[in-house]
Amino acid sequence: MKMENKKKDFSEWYNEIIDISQLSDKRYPIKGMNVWLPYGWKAMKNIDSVVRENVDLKDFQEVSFPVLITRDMLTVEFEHIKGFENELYWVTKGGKEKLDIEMALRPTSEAAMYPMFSLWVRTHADLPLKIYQIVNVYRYETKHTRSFIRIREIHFFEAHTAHRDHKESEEQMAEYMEIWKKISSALCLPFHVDRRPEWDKFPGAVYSLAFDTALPSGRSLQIGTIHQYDDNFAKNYDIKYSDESGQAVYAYQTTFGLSERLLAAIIGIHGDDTGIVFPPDVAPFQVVVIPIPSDNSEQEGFVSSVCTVLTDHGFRVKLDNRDAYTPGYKFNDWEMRGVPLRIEIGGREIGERSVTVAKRTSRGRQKIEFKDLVPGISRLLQEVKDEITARAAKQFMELSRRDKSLGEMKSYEGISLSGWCGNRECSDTIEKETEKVVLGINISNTGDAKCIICGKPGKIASFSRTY
RNA sequence: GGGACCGUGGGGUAGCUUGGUAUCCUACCAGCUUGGGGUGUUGGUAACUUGAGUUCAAAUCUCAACGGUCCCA
Repeated sequence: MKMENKKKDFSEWYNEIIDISQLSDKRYPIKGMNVWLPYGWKAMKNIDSVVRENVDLKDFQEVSFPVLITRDMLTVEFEHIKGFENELYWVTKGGKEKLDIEMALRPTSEAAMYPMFSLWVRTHADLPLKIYQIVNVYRYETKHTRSFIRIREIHFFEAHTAHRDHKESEEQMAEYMEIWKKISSALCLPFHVDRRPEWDKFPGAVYSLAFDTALPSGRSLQIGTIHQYDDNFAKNYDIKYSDESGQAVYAYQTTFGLSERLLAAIIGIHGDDTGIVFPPDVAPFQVVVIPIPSDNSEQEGFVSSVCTVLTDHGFRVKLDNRDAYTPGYKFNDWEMRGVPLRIEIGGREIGERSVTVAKRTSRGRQKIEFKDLVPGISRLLQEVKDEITARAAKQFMELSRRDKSLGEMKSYEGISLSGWCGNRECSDTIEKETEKVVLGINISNTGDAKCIICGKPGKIASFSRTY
């Protein structure tokens, strides 16, 4: 299967690569709910591991809350609830009995967690409270769905914190940025930080910062968000603690959210005309070993010792000893599925006690002596990581530029960085003229700039078509 | 929220206008062959989204539901 013209028809390329590389099966008969196949699930679990490692290092504790939220928990008169009411799935019956108290599938877990926070937080010594969970959340999407990008059952990472005051919750926001830099660097993903406009921030938040990247189509993809709640939720869910002087004070809160959009970004950004390219840190298999058939009786033993040495040193290794396929077929198959390194072992290698290695990122092969196997493979994985990071950064540069007029914005398929005063009328005009929506003030490109519509003083903001 | 197009073996498709035996590629199964960049070959399994309507007869025409793709707000 040829992966031609990735950029030209990104949408088609994206759907096809997910199908043939067996990441996900979208034939499940419910719109927006797909089956995670073994290969895709391995990738997602590896992404989750990267996320876990990085939040665990900052003393977050993993928890798991129930999926159902009662109507009572949701009838709090609060903008947060209104923000989600149109996309809730409801459980209204138990067996044949109609339920007295209907329950919703969580669209996010504030309404599930914060009544418990109210019980858990008693005194200042209980703070900060830092927890997270990786669970499925449900949103009844009416727009057309797209694998890993817009779905109805979302694989969701959500961190929730509670602090003493605004200063501490701001420090938490800074810590999120630190964590996110580590995660995005492991995934080799470039991004802008955009401060969402008032009307597009997370319902209930004081402000929302989003991590926006760009897919080859030129449309932006939000791949992570952090939110400052201050005491908005605490007031509605009664989360109070006694401070040092015995006063009851509302807690200040923040959240951090990620999803399988991270996988979507990896596929879209690192992929090429040959297929997927997985960052070594999250690749389901980092190395695939392909034996080249030979009559040498020592082959099986040598292949197996190569695999054992690598596996024992923590590499994720796949031995492809399928008999029915030729080596050439396997080369193409694993390149399409994005394995960073391929090892070939045939008669020549057995004689030399070496292996032939090919990187997914370049043509050509090199030899590694068996005794140098572990440092050699480590080095090459690092090279692949560096190369896709650089390539992604370069692409991202090409997919965002400084635009100083509507005409420039209109003619450019990518993220326009343009002056904006912050008023909705001006961004609405831009949207009408260019089909690009405002993602928010661009925190990654600070600086003053006059609004390209009204000419008033403003900041550089990001505008793009979005997923 | 509004609109357009589409639904045929596991995947991709021809057939539909003009109603009558469903085409090809790929994948899959069995064998032989082959193997350092998608081997070749022989045989085989396998499909008209669902429901209602029109008709002697529906993949084909009509309506609806469900699903998919795209465009516009």
